[in-house]
Parts: sequence; structure tokens; C-alpha cells
Amino acid sequence: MERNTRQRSAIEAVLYAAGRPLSPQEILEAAQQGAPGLGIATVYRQIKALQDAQLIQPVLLPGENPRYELSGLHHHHHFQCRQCQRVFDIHACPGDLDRIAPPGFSVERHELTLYGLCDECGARRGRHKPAAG
Amino acid sequence: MERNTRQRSAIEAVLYAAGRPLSPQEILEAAQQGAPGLGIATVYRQIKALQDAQLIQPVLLPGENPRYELSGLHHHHHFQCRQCQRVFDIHACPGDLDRIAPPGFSVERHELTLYGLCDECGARRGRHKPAAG
DNA sequence: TTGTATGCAAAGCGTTTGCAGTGAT
DNA sequence: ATCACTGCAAACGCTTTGCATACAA
Repeated sequence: MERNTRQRSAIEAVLYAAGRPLSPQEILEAAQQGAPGLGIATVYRQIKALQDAQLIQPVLLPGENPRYELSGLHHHHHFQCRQCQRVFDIHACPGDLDRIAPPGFSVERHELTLYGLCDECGARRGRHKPAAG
Repeated sequence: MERNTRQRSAIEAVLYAAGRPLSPQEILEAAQQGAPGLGIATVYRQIKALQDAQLIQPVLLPGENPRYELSGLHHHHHFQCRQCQRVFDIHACPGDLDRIAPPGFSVERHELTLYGLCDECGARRGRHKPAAG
């Protein structure tokens, strides 16, 4: 993270603006609008650099390739919409999960993912269009 | 699933005996003892066949490649040991997770993974040997 | 004997890396 | 002018697939 290139700025901007975890491919496509010709290798290299700099963190969901979001968010979980496949942050936690482990097992950390319909997809099903319609 | 081959029997036996989710590589190595020369492609093909037959189901943990376990187990979660990396079933559930989703989001399903030390690795650290020592 | 199942090797997909050229400093 | 950063393409690890052969039926 030494030189301030057009590509790097575009990638950072995309991650800051997203508000939800993005896949490398999503980052690529969004950042190409601010940095035409941007290649996927650069996206991966910047992801690695931003992780090393503690600016972003991976979001690993079961059976999914990694996504990335800003770090420094307090402890939270994720929700994946079964319709649009997008992932959202859940700023709440059931807590006290240690008790469900068998005797002899010590729990240090947990990951929770919820699945269902996001607000947009839920509305789109209830009626025929999202909120705008 | 039509012919009863030596390879298929070995793979099935391994999955039935495991008692915990196994990776394709773990299945390969264990099954090779009952079916010398067994190849990884056959393992993947049998995994697919056994899934189609509803006999096994994938266990997808965040950031991990798929493992497989017998299906028909009641709703449960998983624990991964940070020491030996093995995955164990947790036959309990915090339940009532729907309430932590934001308004407009409907929760249909959830995945929970606990991380820490399994009983063996915990004991090995506390003293110097596992239970046997 | 027939044709599914197998082993090998090549192909696919997401990610990483080598390399020569680009461009920020 | 330097040399880190970039894009391209090859390499990688895991998984899938094509193909000729082996073997259950």
C-alpha cells in the first residue's frame, strides 16, 4: 500500500460504498466503472493488501466463496437472501452459545448465518414489484 | 447406484463408521484401505450418487471445503476444533434466531458453527497427553 | 456378453503468481 | 528515472468430466 493508483482508489471506493459484503467479482465489476481495464488479479491483490492493512475483513459463508467488507464493525452475523443471493449484516447476536457444546469442548468463537428472503425480495413476492412499484 | 462394487462398499462403510463429517480426501484415504487403488474421481462420483440417493448430505462450514455425513440426522450444528481442524456434530440448537433479523427480512433457516478446542485437544493442552495418557 | 463403474488425465472454476510493461512519485 | 503497480497468462488446489478399460450382472 504505497502508491495511490486509480485502480486502488476505485476498489476502495466500491468497498466503502457497498454497505454489505462483496465478492471479488462484484468488486471487479463495480470498480471497473471507475477504473476501466481493471483486471481481476489486481482486485485480488488489493483485497490482500487491504486485509493486511486491517481495512477490510473476509466474510466466509457456508458453501460460498469469500466476500469482503469493511473491518472495525462490531461483532455481527450475516443473512443471505435465497432469492437474490446477496448477503447482509445482522447487527445482533443470540449470545451464550457456549452451553450447547458437549462436555470437554470449549467454545471460543461462533459463526451464524441466517437464510430467507430479504426485505426487497419479500416485498416483490407479496405484491408484484418492490417498494418503488 | 446400480452395481455393488468394491469401491462403493468401501466408501459407504467409511461414511457409516465415521460419526463425523469427512472431506473427500479423508474418505479417499480411509476407503483405500478397503479398496486399494481407489481414485479420487470415484470418491467424488460416489459422493454425488449418495447425495442423490439421500443417504448423505454436505456439511458446509465457513471458508472450508465441503465435508459429508449421513443424512437423516435431526437438526444439528457443527463444532470445528482450531487445533486438529476436525468437525463434530452438536446435537443442540439455540433456537428462536428469527428475532435478530431486521424488519422485512424473513428467516427460514440458519447455520451455526462453533469454534474452539475439542475434548481431545483441550485435554492434550491441559496436561500433556489425551485421556489415554 | 453387456454396459455401468473405475482410474487416469485433461478440463473447469476461483484464486495466486511470474513477468514484462505502465505510470505514480 | 525508479520501481511499485498493473494486466495478462500460466499455475494452483479442489472438483468435474471424457475416455478407454475393468468387472458386476
